[in-house]
Amino acid sequence: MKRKITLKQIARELEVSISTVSKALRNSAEISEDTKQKVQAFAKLYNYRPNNIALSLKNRKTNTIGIIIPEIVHHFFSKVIRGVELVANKRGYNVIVGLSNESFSKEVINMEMLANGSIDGFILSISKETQQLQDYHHFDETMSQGMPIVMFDRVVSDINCDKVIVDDLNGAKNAVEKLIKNDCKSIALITTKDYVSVGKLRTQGYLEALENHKIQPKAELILKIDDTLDYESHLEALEKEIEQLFKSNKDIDGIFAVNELYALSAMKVARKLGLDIPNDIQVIGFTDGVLSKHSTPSLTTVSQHAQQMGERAADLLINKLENKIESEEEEFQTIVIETELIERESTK
Amino acid sequence: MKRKITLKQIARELEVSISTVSKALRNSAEISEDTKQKVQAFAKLYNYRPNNIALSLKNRKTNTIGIIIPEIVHHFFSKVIRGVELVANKRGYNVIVGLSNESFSKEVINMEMLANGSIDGFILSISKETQQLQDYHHFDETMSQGMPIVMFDRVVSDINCDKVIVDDLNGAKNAVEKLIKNDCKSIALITTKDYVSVGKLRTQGYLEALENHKIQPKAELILKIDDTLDYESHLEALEKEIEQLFKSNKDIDGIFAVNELYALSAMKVARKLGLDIPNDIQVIGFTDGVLSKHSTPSLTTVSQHAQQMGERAADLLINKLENKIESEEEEFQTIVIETELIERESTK
DNA sequence: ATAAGTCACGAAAACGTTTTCGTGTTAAAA
DNA sequence: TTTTAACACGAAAACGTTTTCGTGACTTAT
Repeated sequence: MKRKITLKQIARELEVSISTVSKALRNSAEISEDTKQKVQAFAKLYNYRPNNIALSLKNRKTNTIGIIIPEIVHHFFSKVIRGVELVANKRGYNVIVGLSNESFSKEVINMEMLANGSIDGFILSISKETQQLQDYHHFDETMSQGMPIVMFDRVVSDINCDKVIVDDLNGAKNAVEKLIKNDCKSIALITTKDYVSVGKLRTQGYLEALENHKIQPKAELILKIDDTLDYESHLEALEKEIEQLFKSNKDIDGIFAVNELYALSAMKVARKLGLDIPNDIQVIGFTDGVLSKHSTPSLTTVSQHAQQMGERAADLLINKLENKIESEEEEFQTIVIETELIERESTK
Repeated sequence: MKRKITLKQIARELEVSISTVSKALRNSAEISEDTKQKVQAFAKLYNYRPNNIALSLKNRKTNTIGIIIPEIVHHFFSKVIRGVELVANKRGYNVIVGLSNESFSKEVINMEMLANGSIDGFILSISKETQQLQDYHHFDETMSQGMPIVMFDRVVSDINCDKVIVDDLNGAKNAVEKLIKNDCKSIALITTKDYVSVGKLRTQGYLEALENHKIQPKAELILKIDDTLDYESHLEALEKEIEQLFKSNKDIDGIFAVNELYALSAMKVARKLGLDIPNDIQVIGFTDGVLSKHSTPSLTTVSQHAQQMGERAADLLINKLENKIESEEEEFQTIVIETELIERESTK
């Protein structure tokens, strides 16, 4: 088990100095052709590769970006990671992943671990708990130490940094307008409590769409789910709530849900109540998941272009990292990714 | 924008040596109480944290593990990552992710990038292309440089390293035996071409189950899909093949599919042909995905315990990393994760 | 009063690079 | 022949730590 070979070992073996080896390998004009050839041949033979850690220390640059997300077992987030990885790799960066698991303290700890030299910058989406607590000191501290942050999807407007967001409002609005165009007269909304920024915006989109068409929103058609608990574990509770919604409002003929699972649950309950989709009720969800595509009936959804979000976020971050030159008055961008309505079987 | 503070800066500020600062912070007995207090207070005030990169270089240990997977937008793999992350974090390690995208060259490049000092060891599942080419030189090279590898799920028996695998054979066998017990007389298998190691094992499990029950396997009931292309993109082709299978074998009353999508497609086609699930045909899949749970009817599957695989793999790797002491004759373990049959609506 | 021992700290090396600057040798120019 | 320039290389610093070893100033025992 031979360790990786270093400049020092090559130097010793060839009886030259470390500097000479280093220069020879980088094809410096200072070194004679003879020596270069000898060194390069030897290095190739022993498969020399510069040690990344040493380079990072010397250059004070790791060429690694950290991504902190609330959950990885989630189509949206894994697609974002794929996007980040894609452009990061293309531009010579590695990606290190931290999971907050929707917990504030884990988010903080993870960031502190990575901020101490391991990475050059962050791409992150904040946890639900952080959104609730509204404690953003860790972001401020990180940035004040000169480490750039790019937030995506779940962003916080109080923090000044680059952002990549989905056009949640218009996405929702278009979806609801589609339902209206499809002749739905009584459209229900299944959303989250307001502290989830995206839930709030999508709710707003729903309201604006109704307003644009002179439809009076009714409070009883809006179901706000407490999603502090994780979805999967209390599916039955969710379905109960939705069933209640249907039973109290027999005239519902359209549903807009702010995520995939709410939409699917709505379809399941509707079916159970003997309602036909899309003839009795039309349903639209908001997501990038697989469930929509493969459910029966397949679900019309607002696509968020998750991978593209990741790509844009990575480009934004790397650009910032590599343009540290000027930056008198730092200026931050917010990129808005347009959504796309993917029509499937759950709408007419 | 103040840079992160270093030992050197603290030393200068307090007019002591760097060594003194370092020792004071680590509570060395060599340093007087007075000095310790002064230093620690100052460090706390300026939020001093040791630089990870410098530590890595000094200790020749990064406390980071690299994970290389073929695809991240995939429930199985993302669950594995979650498992790895979980124990890695608990044991003080970070996780850096590389995606091979099922490509041999990307796998090689990614490994080379990380092997040059960025990480202490690998956890990986090899790409389909690598499985086909059977070129494993990059694994050999990595290991010969003293960097341990733990393979999971898609492993290669030629390589001597720690492994975490699913008991594919018995998982498949149990599933098929379940179908037999449920009175299926003509059970079809939808699997992959043989070079995919797990596909091969699951096929073998199918055959053994039949044999155990004195059922003669019929070649025409075995459908081998070429999955070099990515699933999602050629769904129709897949469904065509399955439809052909049904039409040529009208007596099929049970289906075992080696993954989720094959199973779902089978259900879809069956429904299209007017067959009822589970009354006319019972279906079992092999996976850890979400689709099974939320499909209609929900799908009975063989669960692989993906997260547990990740956890075990991480423990295996970290144990090896931290026990570098002895290891005269290196010995490698293979951990077999037992599967579990999760019964849902697609079987009686 | 001297030897021995304790205490509190600093110098320096090491991890593996890159780069700046100096220096000895040789060849060309004056 | 002397000065200058080009050439080819090496020494050393720097990135930020930790740790070994040395050392001067006291204190204690003889």
